[in-house]
Amino acid sequence: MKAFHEYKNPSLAVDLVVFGYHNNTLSVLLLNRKDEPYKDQWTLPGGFLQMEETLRDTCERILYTKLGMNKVFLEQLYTFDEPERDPRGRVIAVGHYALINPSKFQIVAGTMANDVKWFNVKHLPALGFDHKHIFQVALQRLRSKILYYPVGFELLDELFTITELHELYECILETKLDRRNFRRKILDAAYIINTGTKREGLKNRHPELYRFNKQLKKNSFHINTPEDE
Amino acid sequence: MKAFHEYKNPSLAVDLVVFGYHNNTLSVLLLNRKDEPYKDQWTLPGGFLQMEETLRDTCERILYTKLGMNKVFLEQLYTFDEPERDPRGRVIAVGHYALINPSKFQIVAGTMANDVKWFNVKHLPALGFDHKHIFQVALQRLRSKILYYPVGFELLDELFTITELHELYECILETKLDRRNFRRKILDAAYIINTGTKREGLKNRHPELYRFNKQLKKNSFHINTPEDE
DNA sequence: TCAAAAGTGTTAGTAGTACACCCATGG
DNA sequence: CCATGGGTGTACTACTAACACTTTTGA
Repeated sequence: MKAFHEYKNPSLAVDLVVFGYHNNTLSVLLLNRKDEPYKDQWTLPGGFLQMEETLRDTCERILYTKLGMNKVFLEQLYTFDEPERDPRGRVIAVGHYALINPSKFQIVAGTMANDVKWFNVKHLPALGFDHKHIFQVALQRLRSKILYYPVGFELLDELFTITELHELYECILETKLDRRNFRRKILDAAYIINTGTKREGLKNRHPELYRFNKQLKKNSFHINTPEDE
Repeated sequence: MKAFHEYKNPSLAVDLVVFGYHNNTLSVLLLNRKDEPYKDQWTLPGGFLQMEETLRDTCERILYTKLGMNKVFLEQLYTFDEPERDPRGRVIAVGHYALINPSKFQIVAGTMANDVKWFNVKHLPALGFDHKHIFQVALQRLRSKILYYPVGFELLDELFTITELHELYECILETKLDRRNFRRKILDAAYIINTGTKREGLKNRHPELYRFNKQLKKNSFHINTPEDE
């Protein structure tokens, strides 16, 4: 056996799938790279771990310095280790996904990228590295997670209507959900709390505003999709 | 920004939670360490990634050389990155879990460990590093996975009775499941195939032997536990 | 013939699905 | 008063949960 310090180590990076929801569209944030490899191509934001950081620290640093975001929902996804995934050498990437409310942040390209843009998840450009794959794993995770865990609030404003929540679910799951059954299930689960206020200034009936119930017990609900059958 | 090669990298290791099922007991394989750190203490098997290996390769190498096992069910779990998790320095561990049938392998201590032993998951000794935590994540994953994915076959012989499968579920989930409802659900899902043969030589009625249906469509079943309520 | 485990159906309750009408608002 | 989306209830269906007797075998 080799001594501890004799092992060569791959580089360790994080890659981030940052989801945002806006105008009834689920989007993902991509960077246009300024440098090789994959210069001028779109990729997920990412970066190398520094020795004193946790993986979460690295993600938060990237979110903050490259994108100007902080205090967002962030979860580890999977570790991607294909030996050829990065042409510069052996890089192992711990994929994460974040859920953010785009209206809260002004995204900035920083010095690292030509451009930073939101892309509709249904119409992504070609991605560098294995980022298409990482994105697909993230989208799948988000879809399964939203069925049993109240994760949608991260994507909405603090106050929202049931219709807005309903549209978010339909958008993420790419399926129709019965409006009345959705409402009943969400309310029965005590998943959201009626604030007693209404959204004003719309041309139709003013819908009631709700907020997330942070005291929610885990596992108290499950949304079914038509594909469950 | 630093050039690519200037980043210092943590060491990268895998840790393995190897589950086995025998005598109506779910067990986990532990090594008694011969060297510091945690000399003479029990830990999960693990090892460092070598540059030409994938993480799965590393796991398979460890399973084969330390434990004499090959071709086992293996799945990535989570990446553990607490800066202080290893007293030798910064080591990031990609946790995996494996499901094996202990009757298929003769475990060997190899030269690395004082001892290798199966421990009932209900009565584990103190573990070195953060291995207790890794173990708990693995057990939880196994418990949720078995509810919707036919993973139990990895732990049983190729031919098994419904009662044996039922006992396996009760053991893993630590709950009672109605025998008749369990049988119906498993059979309705076409989860297993009756071989037409029976287990002979028992003192009571000879139960029918089944085998796993490898053509099983995903998502065709879901086991409920009492705690779902 | 007894003890022990295997095999089998039915009923009641719960949860899910499908579906239509009235209400509030702004123009 | 009209068009638009918000709010509400009920009947049907499907699944789940609870439960007991008969069969096979070895001793």
